[in-house]
Amino acid sequence: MFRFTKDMEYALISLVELSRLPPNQLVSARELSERYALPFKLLARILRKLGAAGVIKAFKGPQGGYCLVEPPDRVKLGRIIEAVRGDERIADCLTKEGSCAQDACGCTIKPVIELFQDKWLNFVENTTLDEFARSELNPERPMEMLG
Amino acid sequence: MFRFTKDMEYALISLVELSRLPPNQLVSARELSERYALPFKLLARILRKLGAAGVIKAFKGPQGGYCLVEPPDRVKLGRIIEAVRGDERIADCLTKEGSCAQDACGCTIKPVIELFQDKWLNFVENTTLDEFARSELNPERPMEMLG
DNA sequence: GCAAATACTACAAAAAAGGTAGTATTAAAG
DNA sequence: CTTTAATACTACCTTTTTTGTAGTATTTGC
Repeated sequence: MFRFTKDMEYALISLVELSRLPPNQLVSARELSERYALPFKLLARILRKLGAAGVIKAFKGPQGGYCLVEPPDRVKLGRIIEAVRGDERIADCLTKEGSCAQDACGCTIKPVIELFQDKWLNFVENTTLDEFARSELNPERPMEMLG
Repeated sequence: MFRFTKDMEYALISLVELSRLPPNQLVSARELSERYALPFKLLARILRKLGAAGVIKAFKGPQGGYCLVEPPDRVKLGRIIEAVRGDERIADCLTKEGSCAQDACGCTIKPVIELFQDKWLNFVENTTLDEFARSELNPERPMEMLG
């Protein structure tokens, strides 16, 4: 029902790392994957999604990598979810805005679902990346061990 | 990430129906399944779980069926979720109370997950069945059409 | 030109969700 | 006491979602 998925976990780990980056510095997918023991290809795909959504900026080539586009307090949780998971709805019958798609909605418990939807939207729209960035992460390998 | 599952939908439909039942009346799984076009066997399994958890009471035999044990305002959403889905956690590393199981928790973003867990617990512990019971349901077949 | 990075696509394995079938048990009603 | 309508329980199957892997293309700094 409410499960913290791996792709969101990997996205948040990455974004928290990027949040702490000094200005004009980058982190590569390889670094992130090694520091936190995350599957490289999968991580790369997630970062690509965040890039396509304009949450992070990507630079190719040697010395390339990723950085945030906006400061962490401007990045809403909802945008991260939408980037990583698509415009996820808590139920199929809902539009993106949170109301039932048809007039005579097929879903039996429309009002119940809308109550959930309200609470959920309120949460994701009022939580920003900086709230997560305050947390201490728990890297698999400390900085010093990497290249 | 946050998906309204069928089993929770079916459970809530059933519980809202039971909430509206006059005292000393019962509703059977068959009636619910026909009125809302829900798969009978699946619904029956869900009702059994709610029964085992003490949320509803079951009566066997002809004229049997189900009724609530407590008034709707005493039934927390969290209890329904636990009954239907098991003691669901938003992440595997969490205990039921919401803290990481090990001292040196394996999960990389423990504090991030704990922030989610707090918000989620606050929601499910402060939402009760009567909030849902106020909603109009949308039966597939009106009362009159049933035997 | 080489090496290091991201971009993209296709596929596969594992886990979760959703659903079906069949049998056992209970109890009201005739 | 038999029938019948209800719940209790178990096993299995199908579909969808999630998670992960492989391989190739493209870009870019040196």
